[in-house]
Amino acid sequence: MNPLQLFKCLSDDTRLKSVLIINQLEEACVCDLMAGLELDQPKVSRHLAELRKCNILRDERRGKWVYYRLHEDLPLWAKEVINQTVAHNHSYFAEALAKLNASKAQASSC
Amino acid sequence: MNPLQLFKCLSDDTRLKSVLIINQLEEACVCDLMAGLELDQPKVSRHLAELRKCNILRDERRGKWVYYRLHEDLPLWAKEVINQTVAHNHSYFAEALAKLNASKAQASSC
DNA sequence: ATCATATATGTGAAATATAATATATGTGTT
DNA sequence: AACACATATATTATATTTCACATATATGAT
Repeated sequence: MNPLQLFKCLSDDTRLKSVLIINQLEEACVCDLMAGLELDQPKVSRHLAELRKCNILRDERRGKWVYYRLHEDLPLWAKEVINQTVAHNHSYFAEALAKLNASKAQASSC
Repeated sequence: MNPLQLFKCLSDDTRLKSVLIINQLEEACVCDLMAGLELDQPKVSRHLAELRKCNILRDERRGKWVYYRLHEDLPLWAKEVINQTVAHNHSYFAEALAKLNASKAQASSC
């Protein structure tokens, strides 16, 4: 994992918020992120695919849903970068997180 | 300093190497970076200007030369991100650093 | 087998970033 | 003032990303 590659992946609003939210929640599925970020499915999916290709996220299908979490092989320094960012920039993704949680609270979610 | 802004700034090879080298050396002037990165002056200058606009670097003119260092108002989490990256990715910028030092060792440098 | 739902990907258009070159500014020296 | 050098910026061309839309695949239910 080359640092330039990591920063390129994190230099897009959708991807950065996805990574921060996933780091905070341990895992999230595509429909969670669609609700949180208020984006259509192909857009979320495309960005997640990029993060997957770079080995920042890994995916796991459980039935109909695909869950994403941080890749376990992510170097420690990269995890530290993400953790520092989450810890001190809650306001950046708080709204998306709230929308995601509100959606999950509803019976019709996903 | 919004995290997206930081990562966008660090998502370019020239800018990332410049920041890592400057963080490592405390400060560097434009001609140092030209030598280290083997790029022409306008290119280095333009990228440094971008880092300056985002308040990642600050510049200080001393005579003919302009020296860049990390901006003192850079939030702690951002400094941590940069420090972690420097500490665990030496190989990413080692060659550039070596060229910079080789150039400084010569009488004709800058 | 068919269908509905969740997710992924291909493609061309639009937006954005980067590059190359020329030109401008600022500083010290003569 | 004129000059040389260090640095900055403007302009136009070019490459990269991102987007929107259509379509494809995977899964579970009927």
